[in-house]
Formats: sequence, structure tokens, C-alpha cells
Amino acid sequence: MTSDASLEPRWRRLPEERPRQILDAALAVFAERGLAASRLDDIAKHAGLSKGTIYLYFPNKEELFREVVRSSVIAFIARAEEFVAVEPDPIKALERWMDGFWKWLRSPVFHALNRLLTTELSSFPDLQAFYATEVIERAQRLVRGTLERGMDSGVLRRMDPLVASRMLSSLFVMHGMWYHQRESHKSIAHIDPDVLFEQIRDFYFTAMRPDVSGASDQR
Amino acid sequence: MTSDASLEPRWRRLPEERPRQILDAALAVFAERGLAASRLDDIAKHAGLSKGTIYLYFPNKEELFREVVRSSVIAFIARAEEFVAVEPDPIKALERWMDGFWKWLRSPVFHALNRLLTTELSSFPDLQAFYATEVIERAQRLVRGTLERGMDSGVLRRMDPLVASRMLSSLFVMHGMWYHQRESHKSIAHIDPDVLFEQIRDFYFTAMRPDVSGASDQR
DNA sequence: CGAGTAAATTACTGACCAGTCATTAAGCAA
DNA sequence: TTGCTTAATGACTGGTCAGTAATTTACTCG
Repeated sequence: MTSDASLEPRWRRLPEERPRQILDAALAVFAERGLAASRLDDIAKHAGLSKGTIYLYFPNKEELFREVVRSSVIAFIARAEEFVAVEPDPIKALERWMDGFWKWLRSPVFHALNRLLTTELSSFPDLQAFYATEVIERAQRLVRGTLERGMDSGVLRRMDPLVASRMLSSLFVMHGMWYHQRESHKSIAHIDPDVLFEQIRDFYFTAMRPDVSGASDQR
Repeated sequence: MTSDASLEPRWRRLPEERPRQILDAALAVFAERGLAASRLDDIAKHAGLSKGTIYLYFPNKEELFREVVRSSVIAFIARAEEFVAVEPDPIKALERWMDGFWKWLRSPVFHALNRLLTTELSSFPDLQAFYATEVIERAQRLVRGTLERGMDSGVLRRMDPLVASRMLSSLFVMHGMWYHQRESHKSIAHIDPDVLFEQIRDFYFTAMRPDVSGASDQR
């Protein structure tokens, strides 16, 4: 309409930014419709590009998917590392982990990634292996270490730390998933996320409180 | 080859059994590939039929999917009802519920249904509503009642029973999901399901054991 | 400014698959 | 056995979409 608008180029050359844009758009679209139902044209439109452009940066749909998962998983690891405070008090360290974890679980990226992983991962053994070692085992090792410190110092009851870490994850991850499905989980829908967090945290620490006999320090 | 074989009809008329056969096959195929990636030809082959036959019993793919979910969910409810023992002792009642629930969670049907629900449910508001009221709320009400009885009689610590039931479900459902993803969850892979069950049950009951101080008031 | 090149677009093709329908065959009844 | 009903088949069609390639457009540098 105006001369300003007519001087604007229809599109710009941004080879540096394209991969990131495409991956972000692809994650969103894949998460909503699944791998098979996602059309490359939709991803392109979502990224404000044309389909052909995607093929300049990724060889095909499947490889784009691989890269989406890989990059998201790596982002998760990076973030997980942040949660791990260099905190001598194991209870405080756990609380910081829980807090960071809960924030992550409520993010759209977790929701998207989780949906993709639960459905498509079995078709991609390489991604599955990557996820198993680089996310699950790594995160578990991290939490387990803190839990062991808590048990050694007597602020947590003694039990298999691997089991203890699995229980912790169960509670948080499941609530994270429900949080994103509030439509079907009405009992969660109206509860403030922070309250939800406290419920989970308190429940866990109650389960882990030291045995009756040594009632020295309680949190 | 033999006269016996040549006398066998190429196919049989079984109008009574077809719908069930098709639904079973469809659940299996949908669960493995998702709605969009599942080909009607595959479902037909899986059921030992031709594609055309499916269209004699279901108007289209989407409606077949709806019916698959509906019938599976109804089967779940029926089964859930079985778990609820008419057991006066709330602890024993809970244990029976846990046992039945854990068996169900480990079944292929749960795995299939769960995958479908997490991915496709958002596109089917009617199914979502059905699932919310007929499964989640109903099951929750059931467990909550038993928990309340346990709290009243003093064998369980007092807390919001709705929260207590959510925590119970979290632990079991999440472990159920991991059980079906043992490939990615190596720490679970080598553990006997019964041991896993005991770990979850014990953890939960420890979390719910009555407070240290007031071990007196029993009714 | 052009001329060159790299980025992005768009129109196209071939494969795939949901849904249809004309044909075949099973089973039944007389 | 024959003829009728209807279950079941499978070849076919039309639309959709991944991937390609010819073309256009933005940018750069002499």
C-alpha cells in the first residue's frame, strides 16, 4: 500500500537463523499432530517460510524429526544441569531440583517433547538410546547422589536411593503430564501450580522422613 | 493342494464377530503407529480381512477410532469395578485395588490406550469429556472413598484425600508407563514386576503412615 | 550501478491411501 | 440342487502430500 511497504522485501536471506526457526516450528507442529499427520507445508507456514526452504536445511521429514528431538533433549540436559545447585544441604539441594524440574515440566517444550517421545520414540532406536543414556540415566544419577547424601546425614530415611529417585520422578512427571491435560483432569485444573508443587514436595518428604525412633530433626 | 484344503472356503460369513475383530486389530495398529500413520489396509490385514469389510461395519476411519477408544475405556471401567473389593479393612481394600491396577497398567491394552489418549485425545473433545468423567473422576472417587475410611479409622495419616489419591495414581501410572518403555528405562528393565509393585506400595504406605505423635486415637 | 551467487519460492510429480463400487462367493431355504 | 440374500472382496479413483527442480528474488562486491 504505502511506499514503505512496497520497499520491504517479500522475504529476507537469513541462513543463520533458519535452522532454529524451522526446528521450533517443527516441534510445535509435530507435538500437536504427531509425526505422520504433520505436513511440511504447515511447519513451513508456522515458521513463516515456504516448504522448499526446509529442504535447504534438512534432507527430509524424518531427519528433521530426529534433529527436533535431539536438539530438544540437549536443551533439557543443559537446563537440568542448572537445577543442580552447588548446595551442601541435601534437602535444600533437592528442593531446588524439584523447583527447577517442576518449572520445566510445566513448560510447553516438555509437553511437546513428551508427546513425541511416548509415541514415536519406538520407531527411532538411535534416539531411544540417546534419550536413555543422556537424559534418564543422567538425571537419575544426579538425584540419586543428592538423596544418598541426605540419607547419610540422617535427614532422609534410609532406602534404596534408586527407588527413592524413581518415586520422586514419578510424582513430578505424572503431575507434569496431568498439568498439560487439565481438560481431562478437572481435579487439577483449578489448583494453582505452586500449591500443586507444595503438595507433591510435602508428600515426598513425608514419605522420606526418618524413622520414628530418631525424631531429632524434622524439616 | 489337498482336497481338504480346497473344500475350505476362502472366507467365512461372521457378521457377529467382525466388529470385535476389527476393533481389536485397530487398537493394536493405532497404538503402534498413531491414528494418521495407520493404514486401513494394515488394520484389515491384521484382522484377517479386506479393507472393504471394515467399511461394512464402520463409516470411516475416524469413527472407527472413536469406537476403539470408547470400547477400550468401557472395558477399563468394567475392570476397575472388579478391583474394588467389598473389603471392610481399608488397607486390604487399597492393596487389592493397587494389585488390580498394577496388573491392568502392565497389560498391552493399557499401553495401547495410553498412547492413543496422550496423542490423539485433544482432537476429540467428545472422547475427552467421556474419558474425564467416566474414567478419571470415577476411579478417583473410588480410591478417595477408601482412603477416607483409612484416615477415619486412623490407619492412614490425615490429609486431603483427593491429594492422597492423586499421589497414589501418580506412582502407579508412571511406573506403568515406564514398564512399557523399558527400552529407555534400563533401571526398571531388570526388576521383577512384583518387586516393583512392592516398592511402590511400600513407599506409598510409608508416606501415608499415621503421625509419630498421635498414635493413640484409634476408633 | 550492474553482474554474480546464494537464498527462497512455487509449480510440479509420483507415491500413497481413504473411501467406493462392481463383482464374487458363502450360506441358507425350499 | 438351485436360486436368493448378503457378507466379503479387491480393483479403482480422487485427493493429499513429500520431495524436486526450474525460476525468482535478495543481497554483495567490484
